[in-house]
Amino acid sequence: MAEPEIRELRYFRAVAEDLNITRASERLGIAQPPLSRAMRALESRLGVALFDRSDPRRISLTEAGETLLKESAQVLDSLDAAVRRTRRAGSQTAALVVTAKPGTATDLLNFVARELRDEPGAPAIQFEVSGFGEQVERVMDGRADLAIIGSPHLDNALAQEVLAVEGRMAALPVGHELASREVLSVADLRGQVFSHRAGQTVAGSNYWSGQRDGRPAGTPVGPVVQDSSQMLEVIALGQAIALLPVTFTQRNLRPDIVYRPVPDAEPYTTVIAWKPGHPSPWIPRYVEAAKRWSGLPR
Amino acid sequence: MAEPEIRELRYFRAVAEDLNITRASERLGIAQPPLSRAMRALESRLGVALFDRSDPRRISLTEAGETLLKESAQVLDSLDAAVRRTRRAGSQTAALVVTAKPGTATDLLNFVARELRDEPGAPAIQFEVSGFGEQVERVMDGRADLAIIGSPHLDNALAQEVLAVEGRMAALPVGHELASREVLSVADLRGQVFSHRAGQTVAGSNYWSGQRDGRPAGTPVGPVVQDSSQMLEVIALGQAIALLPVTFTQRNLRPDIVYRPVPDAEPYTTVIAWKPGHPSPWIPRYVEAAKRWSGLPR
DNA sequence: AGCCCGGCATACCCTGGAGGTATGGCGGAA
DNA sequence: TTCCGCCATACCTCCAGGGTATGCCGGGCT
Repeated sequence: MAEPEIRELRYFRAVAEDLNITRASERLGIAQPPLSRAMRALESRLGVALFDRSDPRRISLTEAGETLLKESAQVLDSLDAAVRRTRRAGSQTAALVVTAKPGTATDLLNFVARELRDEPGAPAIQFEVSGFGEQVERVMDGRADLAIIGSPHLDNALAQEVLAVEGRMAALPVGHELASREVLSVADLRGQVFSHRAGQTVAGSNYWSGQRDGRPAGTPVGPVVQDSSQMLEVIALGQAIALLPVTFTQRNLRPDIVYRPVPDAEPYTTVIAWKPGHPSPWIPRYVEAAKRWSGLPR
Repeated sequence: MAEPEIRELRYFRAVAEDLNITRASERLGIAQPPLSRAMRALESRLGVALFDRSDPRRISLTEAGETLLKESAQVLDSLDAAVRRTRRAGSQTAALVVTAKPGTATDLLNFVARELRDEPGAPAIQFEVSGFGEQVERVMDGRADLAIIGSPHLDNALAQEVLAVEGRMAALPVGHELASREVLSVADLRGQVFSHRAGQTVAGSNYWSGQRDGRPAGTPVGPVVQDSSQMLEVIALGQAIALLPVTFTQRNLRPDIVYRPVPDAEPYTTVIAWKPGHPSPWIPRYVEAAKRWSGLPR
C-alpha cells in the first residue's frame, strides 16, 4: 500500500506499451520473472489491478492501468525535467532557454533580452531553434524554459499567454490557377493544405489516408517537412498549399511563390508558453516583457 | 549520473526544508549517516552540487539545490496524483470529482451532469465541497479532477477556462455608515475588506501586519474564516467588509446585511480548472459543457 | 492425440545497496 | 580547555531486486 518507485513506473510503462512482459523485459534489459514480480508488487502496493490476466496468454490494461499509464508519463516527464533543470542550474551558465520555430520572433527575443538586461541577477537568454511541434516537448522535459509557439497546438499541458493574433495568407506556386484571384477562402483550398498531426507536418491533408495500403491510420503518405524552407520548396513545386501567418509571408518573399489573403481562415495565434510551476522567478518577468512587446506597434 | 529515485527526492526535500541533516533524519525516521550519504549520492548522480558545505556546521542550498527543491515538489505531487487517480480508477465508481466552494455553481453542475448523461460511457460526476483556496491543491494531488474556482487565484499550475465574469457588491452590516450610499467605490473600503493570503481568508486587510508583535510577516491578526457563512457572520458583526460577486449576493440575502454595488472593483471571474495532461478523455467534454452553460442567459 | 511453442508464474539463490552503530573532525560557546 | 552541535567516515547487517531453472496453460500444427 506504500508508494511506487520510479523504476516500477518505468517498468510499468514498458509493459503497458507492448502488453507483453517477455518483450518488455528484453527492452528493459532484465529477465522476465523479475518483471512479472515487479508488476504484481506494483499492483499490490496500489491495491488495484492494473492488468487483466483472464486470458492466460496475453495481458491487457484495466481502466486503472490506462490511467496509470497516462499519469506515470507525467511523473516521468517531470522527473526528467527536474534532473535537466537542476543540472542546468548547476552548470554556471544559468541561462533561460527559449525555444522557437526558425525565423520567428527574433525581434521579440531581442526586445525581451534588452528589457531585462539591466535587472540585477537576471539570467541570460539562450535562444534555440527547434523544429515543428518540438517546442512543447522540449519545455516539458526541461531542455527549454520558454517556448514561442504558433497555435493551433492541441494539448494544454503548458501555461501560456497570447502574444499576437494575425490573419493568414495562402502560399501558392506562381501560375497556380487560384493565384489569379485576389482573395481566397478556405473552401477553395480544401484537401490541399499542410496539416500537422502526430508531431509531423505533411503536405496536403488529403494525403492522410485512414487505412490505406494496410498502414495504420494516421500514417503520412504525402511529403513530410521539418522546417519552413522545406515547406516553401514543396509549395513551389506545386505539391501543396500552406496557410501562413502574414508576418511570416512578409519575411519570406520568393519569386516562385505568391501569397493571397484568406480572410475566413482560422487566425494564427502566437503564444509564449512555459511549464506550470517552473521554479524560476524570472519566468513571469520574461512573459510580462513579451506581452509588453506584443502591445507595441509594428 | 543515473536518475534519482523517489525516496531520494523525498529525503532531499526534507533536508532542503530545514537545512539540517540531523533533524531531517529524525523526521524521516532514519539515522543521520544514511541520510548524509544519500544526499552525497544524489549529488554525484546529478553531477551537481546541491548543498553549500563551506561552513562546516551548517549547510545551505546552492542554486541547483533551490531548483531541485521546487522541481521535485512537482515530481512528488504528480506521483501522488498518479497514485490517487489510479486507485480511484480501480475502485469501481470511476466518477469525475468536481470540487467547488460551498454554495457556488450548483446549477452549473446540474447542467453539466444533464448534458453528458446520455453519452455512452460517461462517468458520473461526484460533487465535493472544499474550503477557500483548497480546490487547486485537491486537483493537483489527484483527489479531484475539476475545480470551479473564483479568481483571483495566483499561480497558473492548472489549465483553465473562464466561465463567467461578474461585478462585485460590497457586503455591509445594516446601519454601517456607507450603507446610506447607493453606489460605492473601492477607495471607500480600503483597509476593511477581506483578503486572501497564504490559503487563509482574513477579515480586514489592515489586520495583516508587516512585522507586528514580533510575529513573522504575513501572520493574520484579524479573524480567519473558513467558509462564506462564517464570513457573513463576521460582516454582520461589523468586523469587516467583503467584495462579493453579484450572483453570490443574490443567493445570500440576510436581514442584517446590505449589499451595495462597487463598479470599480476588480470583476469576479469564475473559472473551471483541471490539471494539464489529465488522463481522462472526458475532461474536455465536461469543460465544453460548462462553457455551453456559461453562454446561457441567466 | 501428441508435440511444440509462446507467455506468464513460481521456487530458489545471490548480491548490491540501503540503513544501522560507532566514531572522528571541526568550529563555536562557555 | 572542554563540551556541544553537526556532518562525514568506517564498518556491519540484511533485505529486496535481479538471475536461473522450471512449471503451467492454451493454441496451433502434424
